[in-house]
Amino acid sequence: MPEQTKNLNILPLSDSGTLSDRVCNQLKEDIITGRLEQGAKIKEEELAREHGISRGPLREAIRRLEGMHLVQRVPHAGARVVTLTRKMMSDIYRVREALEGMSARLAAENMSSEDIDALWELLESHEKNIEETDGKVYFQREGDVDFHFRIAQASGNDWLIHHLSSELYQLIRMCRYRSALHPSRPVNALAEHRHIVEAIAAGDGELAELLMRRHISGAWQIVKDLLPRETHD
Amino acid sequence: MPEQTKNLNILPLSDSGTLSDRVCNQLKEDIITGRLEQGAKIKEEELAREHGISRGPLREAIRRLEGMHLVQRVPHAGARVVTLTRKMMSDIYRVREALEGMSARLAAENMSSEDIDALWELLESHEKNIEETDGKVYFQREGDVDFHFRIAQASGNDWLIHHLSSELYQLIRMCRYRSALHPSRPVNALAEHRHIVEAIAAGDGELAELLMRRHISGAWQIVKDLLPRETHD
DNA sequence: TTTCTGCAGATTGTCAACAAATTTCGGACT
DNA sequence: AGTCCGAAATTTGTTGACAATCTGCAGAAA
Repeated sequence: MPEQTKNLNILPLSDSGTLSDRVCNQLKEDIITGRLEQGAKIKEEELAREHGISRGPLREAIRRLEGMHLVQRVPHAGARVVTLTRKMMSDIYRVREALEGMSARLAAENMSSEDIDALWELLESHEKNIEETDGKVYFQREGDVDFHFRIAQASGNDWLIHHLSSELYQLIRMCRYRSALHPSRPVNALAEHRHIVEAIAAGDGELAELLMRRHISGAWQIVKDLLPRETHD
Repeated sequence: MPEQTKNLNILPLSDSGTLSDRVCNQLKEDIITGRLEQGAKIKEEELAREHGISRGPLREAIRRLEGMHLVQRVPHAGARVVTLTRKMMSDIYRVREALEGMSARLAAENMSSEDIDALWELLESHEKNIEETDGKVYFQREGDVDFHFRIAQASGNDWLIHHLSSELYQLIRMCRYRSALHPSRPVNALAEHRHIVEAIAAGDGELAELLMRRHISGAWQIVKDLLPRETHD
């Protein structure tokens, strides 16, 4: 039954499952939110003691974080938190443009009217959120991820869903926590979101794809100038 | 001292590196080639003894294979080799179509004439291979992966390269080892590859993308009918 | 001073034993 | 006969100790 109006599916079930799973989710959030900074060396023994577990489960957690591209590992030399370069984020946004364009097109073809209504509600809550918090756009940031996440889910393509939500979005969230957001961006984004939902509601996959690609392309144009300059590379 | 452990980060390094890395690669090939069959339960102790290692490194290897979608894991219940469903392969081919279309377009924009010459040579060797082996198209199969791999590399987009070569291609190889290939397919595929390279050589990204998408879409039309029927889903 | 060497410390990789959970299987009960 | 319950057996999760490898630094040689 359509009780699928569960809010964030990104929530990390923090007290069940194995120690490895728990710590993996904990570390993921620590990395994304910046509690562990970019390029920081990951010392197994120290982290294990900090989280009250042994090195075994911690190493397994690190192997999974490596698969999510949140840490980079070198044999016998240890793991470091990934450093987001401009080139990396550029590559990611290009791929995201292609995948989310596809996602929007499929959503327009598959989405039920109930799901579309839920999308409208989400956008309204975003609008309220923007008006209330004004400058404090933290919730809006996560809300943006939530919007894109729902459209990905509506595509019905499990592979697409996985790559967007489990890999791309994590790095994009990480990027956002490190770059100041342009004050007017949330308002523009909200308007673009509305147009995308209109296209989806009209069942116009082609237009939905076009608008989504333009939306993401525009987002990158904003984000890239806010990224800290790099000395080289 | 001859520092020979310096620059071998490109090689498959089957006897160096950590035990975990070695066994991970070994298991990856075992799964793809079918030596470990779909849905087979992975018993840690048994596999560890078989490979002459302890359970610790083996578990880390399994965590990485899980990230590659080659095994599926359930907490406290163990891991199984992934079972390729028709839905899963359909989803994968759709995503592949989008990503490789993008890949071909970027390749047309970036590829140097030397790289293009190398591509022509590859296609010639494929043609010889088809003529010589006739029915035995195994090499051509891997050669096909090689062709697509080179174009992905030519895109210059590291994220695209990684997702295609480290994730999608592995599952496609696995799928091919389990479905008989239509005898006339390699010849058609070769012709399509030629047209794609022509478009790339002409610097026509738009055409290259179109041809690549059509090539992959057509491949799926062939593959889907050769996949074993499923009782449900 | 600069560079190389080798020892000491720290860190990662591996192992075998122990604890917790699941699955299996036999027997009692309806 | 069929179903439910529970103990035994199997398998996974976790731990701490041990071995291999890398890093940093001090000291000697050029």
